[in-house]
Amino acid sequence: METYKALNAEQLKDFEALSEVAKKELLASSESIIIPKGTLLFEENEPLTKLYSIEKGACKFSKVDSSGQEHILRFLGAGEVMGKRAVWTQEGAKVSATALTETQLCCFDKDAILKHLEKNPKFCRDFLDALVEDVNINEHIRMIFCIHKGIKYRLAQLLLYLLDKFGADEKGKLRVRLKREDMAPVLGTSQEYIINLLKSFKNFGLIDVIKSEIYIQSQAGLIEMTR
Amino acid sequence: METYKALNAEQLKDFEALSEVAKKELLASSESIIIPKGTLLFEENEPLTKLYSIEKGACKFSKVDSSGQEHILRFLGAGEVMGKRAVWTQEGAKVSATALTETQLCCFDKDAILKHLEKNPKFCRDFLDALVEDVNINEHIRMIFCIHKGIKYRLAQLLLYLLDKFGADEKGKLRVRLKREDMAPVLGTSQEYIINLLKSFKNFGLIDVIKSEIYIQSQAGLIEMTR
DNA sequence: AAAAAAGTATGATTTATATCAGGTTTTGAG
DNA sequence: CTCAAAACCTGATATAAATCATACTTTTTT
Repeated sequence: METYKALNAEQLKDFEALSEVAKKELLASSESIIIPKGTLLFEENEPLTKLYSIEKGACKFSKVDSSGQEHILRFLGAGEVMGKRAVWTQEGAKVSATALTETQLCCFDKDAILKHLEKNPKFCRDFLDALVEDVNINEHIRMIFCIHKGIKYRLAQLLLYLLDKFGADEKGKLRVRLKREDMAPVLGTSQEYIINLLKSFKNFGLIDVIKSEIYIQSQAGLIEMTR
Repeated sequence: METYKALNAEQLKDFEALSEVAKKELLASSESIIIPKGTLLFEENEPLTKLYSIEKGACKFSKVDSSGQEHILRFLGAGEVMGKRAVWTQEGAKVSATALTETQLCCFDKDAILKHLEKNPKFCRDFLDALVEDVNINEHIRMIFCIHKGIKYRLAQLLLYLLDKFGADEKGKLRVRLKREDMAPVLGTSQEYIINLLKSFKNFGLIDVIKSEIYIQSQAGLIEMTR
């Protein structure tokens, strides 16, 4: 694991209102690391000693149910902070966090964060704001990957969500590449069915699939599918 | 709307760590109301001037998507507080709240709450705790009403959830009665299919249905269905 | 460069769920 | 108590999605 000092405070999107002084102080005690694609950053029930802010890359939050099925709860990108609940409650993490791509993280020491929370009401306010936002995001995700609509609809939502959140290159190729196996549990279906649907999306000219990379051809068409 | 003074501080389950003094002070400025079954307490985007704690009864949080479909996000019972986010952010509510049964609420003035949050770090801590819990609950609900398993499984989960959360009388009759029309959007299916499944549950001896009221006959059997 | 492994693709079959067009029971207002 | 409205139920048919067996492609390892 390569480590080096974080360079700026811009990454703390989740803590926007934090005073400059506090930001500098927190960052002074932080370190930046790069983890490769697929790394399990922390696991459900694991006690955390760090709070992680994503500087570059993409991660997912997931849980495994009693029957071993993986539930993907949300995706996270630059500026989003992982580990807030575990740091606040000092209990084990409630979710597992995994890197979807090579990811650069800024790591803050739990105790430094807790100290700041105690003596800095402004920081505490930011923390509350971030948690409110987490509730909002959870609800939003539930709406777009909802159980009311068919899987075609949810797949269109997923593609639009990935495009919006992580972007695409000039040819429309999604920046975050998910294995079909990783897309399936987001939508609550099987690999095979997703592949069948991707093919039909391709036939309709909505996307293109080249070497299993997905290229968005018609954002408008995908949006149309979500109505 | 009948109104009278709230009698005790026990109902503030969401704010357990609140000091006795603070509790008394808050309660002094509160009023208790009773709203009939079906009342829309507040609606998505509506600015709130109150924070509501459920003293008795049951409510639901829901959202309506662009196609008019209702998404039920969670159910709430005694001790749970509604309106936290709207009070904190001073923005419109993100969800609609509706009474499922006749419900007794303790209403706190938004400004009194905000004042307390500012000058009382302990209360602020409770508020944060309650929001952390909201994130946990959202995740839990997503797991049990998940898109991975069939509707039989989700219906069993719903019945167990209602039994656990709101209880049943000595004959096993669920205390909270949901219309089939209200159960459908929780599970992401149609009334008719729910009715068909309830019938098959009845045939298996898991439940009984008398005058459309549901009686839990075999909790163990229902649990078995969720595996 | 070849072999192995991991990931992707196909399409037929089976099962779960949605939908529809009715009919029956329950509830609540007058 | 009566009647209309609302809620509930039925079962057949149509559709969506799961599953399975198999084969191909790409990536990784040696």
